[in-house]
Amino acid sequence: MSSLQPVRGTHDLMFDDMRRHRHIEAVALEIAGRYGYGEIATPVFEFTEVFTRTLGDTSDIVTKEMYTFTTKGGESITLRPEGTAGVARAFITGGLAQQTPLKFFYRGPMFRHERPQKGRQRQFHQIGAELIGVAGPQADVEVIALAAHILKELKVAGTITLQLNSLGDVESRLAYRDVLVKYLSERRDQLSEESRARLERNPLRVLDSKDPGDQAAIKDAPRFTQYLNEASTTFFREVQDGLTALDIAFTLNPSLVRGLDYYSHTAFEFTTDALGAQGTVLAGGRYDGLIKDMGGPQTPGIGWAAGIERLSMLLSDLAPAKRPLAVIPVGAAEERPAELLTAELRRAGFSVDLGYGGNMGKRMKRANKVSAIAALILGEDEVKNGVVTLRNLDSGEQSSVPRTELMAQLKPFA
RNA sequence: GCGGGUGUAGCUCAGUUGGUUAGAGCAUCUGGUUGUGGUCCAGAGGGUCGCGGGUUCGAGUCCCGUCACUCGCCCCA
Repeated sequence: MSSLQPVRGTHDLMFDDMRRHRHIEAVALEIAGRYGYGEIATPVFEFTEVFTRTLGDTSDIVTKEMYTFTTKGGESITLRPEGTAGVARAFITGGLAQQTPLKFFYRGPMFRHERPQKGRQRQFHQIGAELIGVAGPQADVEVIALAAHILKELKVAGTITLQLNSLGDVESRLAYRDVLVKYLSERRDQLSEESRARLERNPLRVLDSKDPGDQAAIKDAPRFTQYLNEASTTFFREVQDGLTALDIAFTLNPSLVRGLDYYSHTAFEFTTDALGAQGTVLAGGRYDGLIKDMGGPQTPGIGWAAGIERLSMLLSDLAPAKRPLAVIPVGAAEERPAELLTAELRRAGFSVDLGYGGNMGKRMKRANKVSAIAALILGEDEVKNGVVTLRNLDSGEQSSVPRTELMAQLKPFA
């Protein structure tokens, strides 16, 4: 392996890839703005504790996927594997508890040491939204509506469905946890090794397993919905009613258990059938305990994150970039006048390509290659007569335009 | 972390039961056209066959290892 290869699971983004990323970010940011979100950028690395305390000691991300290193000063630092922990930390650091509700939108790279696949990289990019300080279900509805709105505006391909579940409040979850552990323990020998480990540490995750043995064991397990207390049930009902009122379709999925430990109540996931195994395009949920767990004041929150690379794969082709004008000097004597004309046109707002040498034929070829919409040819005669030859590169029509009329004549190409 | 597939020119790929100088299309460059591109014609350059080792008189082809990509498991965005 050459050391000039990019690190496994990382990619260079250029030109068209970047345009797609920017488009997704721009659309998301604009829509989020309509919902009152302001942008936040937290550092790409934090003290390791920020993640271990919030994501939970049992989550896969913490136990096997973090890029953690020790600095020269002996501090343990981790490249952020997700965005919520950093935003919550910033919320506490900034003493923002007095200013709730607050709405944060973020975008940027995340890092997870996973085995790369289609739609799964070690450095990838997310957009995300967090609404902090609203305990009621209308927050859940609005946050999900924002997500749905962005996906709709991006016109992503394939069938996207919204899966919805409730993880209940702490009381409900503890009650259910006891019942579930008891049930699963009785069928311990049917469970996969992975699930047996989870039984001790995070039993709800067993419900998420696709292992056939686990599936069979889970089949008649007590349903969480039966153990939701009244408050949790009402909350979940109101979320569903709110979504229905907004005409946002969803599917209830009792086995939807988020991988991160900080979630409670609403959990949701927008999935597609168009990306193979990596079907989750946007996911999130409510995290009422997170900020307090981190050492801040008790503050409810809800949010989501979406993978830009995955969205990008679902995006149809972007509108082509703005086509430039090509300025073409015929001989050495016209180089300087061509540079001046180019500068003038750029100041006037045009995108202009000025070739870098070669005879006229070569420069015309280059104009074609950069898909220029028109060529402005400047030769000895043109300079002498104060005109430029304007050639429409699509139609081949060509005319001599006095410099004084040039800007007006170029209007159709702007 | 586990299992399967793939790796030949810048790109997409072909390469017979192992056998001489490894091919095509596209792209690039040059010329036809020293003030006119996109079409066309002619020609040229470009490959340690992912990397390392092994078997063999001989390896792109077979074997082992390794790296990367890819599909699935897992996990998730």
